[in-house]
Amino acid sequence: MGAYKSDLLHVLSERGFIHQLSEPEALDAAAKAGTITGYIGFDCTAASLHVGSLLPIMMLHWMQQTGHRPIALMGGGTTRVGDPSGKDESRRILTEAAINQNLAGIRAIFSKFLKFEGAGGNAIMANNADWLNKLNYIDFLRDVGRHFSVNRMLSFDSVKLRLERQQELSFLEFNYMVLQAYDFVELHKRYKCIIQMGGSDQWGNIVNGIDLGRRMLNAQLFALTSPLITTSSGAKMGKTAAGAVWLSAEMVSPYDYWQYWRNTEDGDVARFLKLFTVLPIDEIGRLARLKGEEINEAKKVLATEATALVHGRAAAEQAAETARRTFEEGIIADTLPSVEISRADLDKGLGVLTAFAEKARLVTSNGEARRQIKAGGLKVNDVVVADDNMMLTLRELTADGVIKLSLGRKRHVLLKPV
RNA sequence: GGGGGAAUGUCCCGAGCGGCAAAGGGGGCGGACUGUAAAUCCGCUGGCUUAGCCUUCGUAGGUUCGAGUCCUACUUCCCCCA
Repeated sequence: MGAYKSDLLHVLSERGFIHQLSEPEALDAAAKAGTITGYIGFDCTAASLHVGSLLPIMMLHWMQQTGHRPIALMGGGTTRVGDPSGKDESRRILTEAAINQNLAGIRAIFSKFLKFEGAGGNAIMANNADWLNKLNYIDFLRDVGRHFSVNRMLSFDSVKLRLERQQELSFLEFNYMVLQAYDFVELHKRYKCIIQMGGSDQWGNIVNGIDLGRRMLNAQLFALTSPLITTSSGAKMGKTAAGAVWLSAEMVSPYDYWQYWRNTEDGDVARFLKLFTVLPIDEIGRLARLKGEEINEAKKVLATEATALVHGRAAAEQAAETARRTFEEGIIADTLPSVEISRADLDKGLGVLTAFAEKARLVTSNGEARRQIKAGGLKVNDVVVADDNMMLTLRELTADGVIKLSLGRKRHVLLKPV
């Protein structure tokens, strides 16, 4: 490790992106010699991407930063099939309309990390529906299918695990790896793409593509996988109680996104700074040496830098400032997430249960609100709510004309009368 | 095709002699302690207009004062035989 001559592998390696790599020397030499093209495939099963997809996005980002050409491949075609890797059960098949809608949302995210053609960069966004949807079954079997050995396909983990557990694996899903392999070949033909990256669970799929490329085109292709990122306590990234941490501001506010990173466990800070920010390595080294209480400074940097990448520098700094005022000075920052309510409701008196459950959505039901009150977890303007029947009225408005509702010590929402 | 088993709280795993809003975990949320961390300890973890009411144990019927539990049919999955 560390002996790579190309910027690309040097950077990816020192920042912790590399798990497995096929033929490192040959790839290193190619990346050193000139501009290479690489891709990563993304599902379009949801309307946005969440933190779990951040790692591959960052790999494409670094690829471009080190002078190469990244391709973000949208799985418009393969999403209609569903990858069986790591799944116990067949996935729900999405309609084509739903997939296209999801695609639009995902495009917007990518433009924050990559400079595309036409926007001053060389990055490409491709969609495998462009070629997969047009395939002719017989031609495909004869040109591509003949290169695949079923004996070998059965030996891949994604297939083997299903068979061993006697779980259904449909023929449709069985074909997923063939299609993904074909994608790689198609991207090589179209864009001279020679490297496919992905999570460590994608190794088998990628290697299939390499084999197919050799057989069909006599091309030398490469695989690079990233480690599966879990937190120090073993949880998968990107899921919180409230649901996935999405990368779009409509689904998760920049403030909440900042908070997600701010609450990183101590043991993850250095690793996350390398993976999820673009700070220089020596700066990260300095932050990583902070110990005890001081590590909070590193967490703030992590939060702000990671948020800036997705939501922009201004939004990130505002989130940091909101957090500073809320947590360190205990002031009510008017930039906290807020919900508008009607002044007339407040005039009549608004029940606390309704305020927390229906308006602020800090809890999911009146019942949960009651339980939290019993446990001392709800606060109005920083005063613990003791009574289920408490009414919020105009008198609860602070000097700033808002009412601050809190769940626990960390989650706050402002009610703004209109 | 024949025989045997299984499906439980809408996050998951799982106990449940006819009186059950249903044991126990994990996860999650809240509280205490801290550094907006981890670990630890405590509480909570179906809904509502909460002395009560309503809805939940694969689906649909039936027996019973009363069914997650018994009976019948169906669906899905697993095991054994062919």
